[in-house]
Amino acid sequence: MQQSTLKKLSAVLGISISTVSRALKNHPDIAEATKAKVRELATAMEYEPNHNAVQLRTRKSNVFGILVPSVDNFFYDSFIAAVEEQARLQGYSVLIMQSRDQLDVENANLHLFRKNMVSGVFASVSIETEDMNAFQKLSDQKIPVVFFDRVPELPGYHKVCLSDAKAARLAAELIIQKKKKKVLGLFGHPHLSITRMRAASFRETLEKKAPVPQLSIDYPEGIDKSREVCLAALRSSDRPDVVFCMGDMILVGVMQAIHELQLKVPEEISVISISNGLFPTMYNPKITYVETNGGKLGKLAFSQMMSAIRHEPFPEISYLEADLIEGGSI
Amino acid sequence: MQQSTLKKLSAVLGISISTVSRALKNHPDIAEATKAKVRELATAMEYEPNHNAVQLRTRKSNVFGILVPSVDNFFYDSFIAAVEEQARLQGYSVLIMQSRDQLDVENANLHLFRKNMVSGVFASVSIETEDMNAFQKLSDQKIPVVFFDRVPELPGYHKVCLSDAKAARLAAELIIQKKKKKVLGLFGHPHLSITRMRAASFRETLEKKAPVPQLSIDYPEGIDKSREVCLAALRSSDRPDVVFCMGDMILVGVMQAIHELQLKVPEEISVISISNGLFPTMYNPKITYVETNGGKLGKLAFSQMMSAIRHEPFPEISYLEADLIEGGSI
DNA sequence: GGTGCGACCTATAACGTTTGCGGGGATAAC
DNA sequence: GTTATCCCCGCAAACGTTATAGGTCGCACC
Repeated sequence: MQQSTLKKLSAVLGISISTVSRALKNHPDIAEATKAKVRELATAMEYEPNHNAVQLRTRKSNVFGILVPSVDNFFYDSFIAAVEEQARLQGYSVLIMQSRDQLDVENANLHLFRKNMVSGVFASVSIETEDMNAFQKLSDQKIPVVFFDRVPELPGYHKVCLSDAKAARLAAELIIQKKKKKVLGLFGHPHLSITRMRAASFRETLEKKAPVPQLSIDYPEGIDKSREVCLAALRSSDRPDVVFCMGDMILVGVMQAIHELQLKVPEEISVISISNGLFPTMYNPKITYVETNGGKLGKLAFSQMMSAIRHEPFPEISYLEADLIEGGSI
Repeated sequence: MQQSTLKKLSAVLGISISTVSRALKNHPDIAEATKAKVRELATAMEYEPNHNAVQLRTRKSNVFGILVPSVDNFFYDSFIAAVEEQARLQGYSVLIMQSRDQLDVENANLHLFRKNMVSGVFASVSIETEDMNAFQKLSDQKIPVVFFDRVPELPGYHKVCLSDAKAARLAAELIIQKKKKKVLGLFGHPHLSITRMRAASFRETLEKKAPVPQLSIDYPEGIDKSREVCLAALRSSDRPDVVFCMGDMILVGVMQAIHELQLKVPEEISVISISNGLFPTMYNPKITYVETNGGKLGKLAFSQMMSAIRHEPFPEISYLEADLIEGGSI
C-alpha cells in the first residue's frame, strides 16, 4: 500500500479533491457533515499531506535550520536538543548543519537552508566569518535568523546571548574576593565576540577592583593547547595561584596539566570556569563555575524565533542570566 | 529577486523547459552547443533545482533520518557528526530526531521520516522499543534502515555494532590479569541488547577464567543513580577492589562516589570503563578504558547505508573493533 | 521522390497540494 | 414566477520538476 492522497480520499468519497482539502483544513465553506466524513476516512486511511507538494505549493517548509560550528559539543548539544524539542511540539522539524568553523562550509550550509526554504535559521557563526552577506541573503528572503552564542557584533540582527560580560565578571569578582594574587585567564578564539566580551569584562573587573592584580591572558585552542599553555605557566618560577577557563574544553586541558604536576586544588592552585554544567562536577573537588545553560538558551532562542515568524515585536538582543555554582576549587 | 527556475532559464534562452532540464542533466539528446549555453546561463542566474519539486516528481528525497535516544551524549554526537559529514560530501542532508527513550515519540519520529520520504534511516532504538513494526513499515516502503549501537536482537535487520562482547571481555580479562578479587560491574538499562551482551560477556569471562571471582552486578540509570549504587557498595564491609563501568555516565557517577569517599585510585579502588574517549582522560589518574568510537561507527554505518541504497550486497551485521586504552586506574 | 534514420528539440502529462472563482440548488423575498 | 441570497461544492490553474512520447529537419539511400 502506498501513501494515501487527497485524490484517493476524494475518489472513495465521491467528492472533489478541493472539497476534501478544504474539509481537512476546516474551511467554512464546507458543510459539517462532509467534514466529519472526510476526517473519518482520512484517519482511517492514515492520510498525511505530502510535505513536498505542500511546500511546493505554499512555498514554506515548517523546517528550521540550525547552524553550529560543531555538533559534538555539550553546549551546542543541549541547545539543539532544546530547540528540537520545542520545534517538534509546534509541528516543526529541524535541519542541523555544522560549519566546522570553515567559511565555505558555512556558506554552503546557508545555501542549503535557502534551497530547502527553511522557515527560520538559528546560527552560531564560525570563527572565520567576517561579513554577514550570506546571512543577509536569508533576511532578504524574509527568512528570520536568530543568532546565539557566537553572534555578530553589528546591530540589526536578532540575537540571544549568555550575558558574557556578567559571567566573566562574576568569576573575576570571586577571584578578587578570594584574594588571589596572580591570575591566569584562558580564553577561546579571539576572533569571536563571545571571547572578546568575556575577556574584556574579566580584565576590566580585575583591573578596576582588585588591589594587586597580576593578570596574564592567553587564547589556547582545544584541549591539548590549553594543557600546554597551562603547563608552561604552572612550571614558571612565580606560578599563578588561580586559573580562569572560558569554557569546558579549556578546563579539561587545564585540569590535565594540573594532574600532570600533581598540584592540589585549591590549596596549590585554584580553578574557576565558565561551563555548561557537567564537566566541573566530574573533578574532585568539584570546580566552581559560572553556568551557561545551552538548553535554556535554546528555549529562549526558540521563543524569539516564533515571535519573528509571527511578526511580533521583540528585543533585538536578549540575555540569559548567569549563575555562579560553587564547587571547592577556589 | 526570487529563485530562478527552469522556466525562467528557458524563457531567456528561447528554448523549451524540457531542453533546459535535459541540458543540465547532460542528456545525450541535447547538442553540446546548447548544453554549454544553458550551463552558462544557469550558473550566471544561480539556478538551483527546487528540492520540493524534484522530490515531488521523483519521490525520493536525498535526506537521511537519524534516530537516537538523545542528542546530548558524546557517543551519539560523534556518530551523528560523522554521518552528517559523509552525507554532506555525497550531497545528502540529515534529519535528526530524538526518541528520548519514549516509544510514542520514537514512533512519531519514524512517521515523520516516512512523511518526509527519507532515503534511509539510521536508528538506535529506545529503551521502550518492544517490537519492530514501526521499523518494518519503513522497510516495506523500501526505505533502508541501518541500526547502530542499540540494535534489535532479531535477525533480518542491518546493524553495525561495537563488538560489545569483545569490549566487555577485554575489560574482564584485564581485571583478571590484575588479580582483582571483588568486582562491581555497573551496566545500563537491562532492556537493551547492548547491555545484555556486555553484561553476559563480562560475567562469562570472569566466571570462566578467574580463580576466585566475586562478582556483583547492578543496573543503575544515570549519573546520580550510579553514584548512589557505587557509594553503597564502597561503604560496605568488604568493598569491591575494582569497579567496571559500562558507559561514560556511569563512570561519572562512580567517580563522584569515589571522590566523595576520598578513595585513592588505583590503590584503594580500581576503575575500568567502556567509553567514547574523552571522559576517562579527565581524571587523575586517567581511567583505563575500552574505546568505543562513535565517529568510526558512524562512518561504518554510512558505508553500509550507501551499499543498501545501491542495492549492493553487504553483511547483515558489522562489528567495529574494540581497543583497550591504558590509563592508570587499575 | 519516397523512405528511413539520426540528431535535436518540444509538447504534454504527471507528482500532490492549495485556492480563486464560478456555478448549482435551495430557500426566502418581492 | 422571477430575482436575490446563501451555502456548498467543483473546476482548473498554478508550484517546479521529470519523463514519455512525439515532432521536425536535413541528409543519404536505392
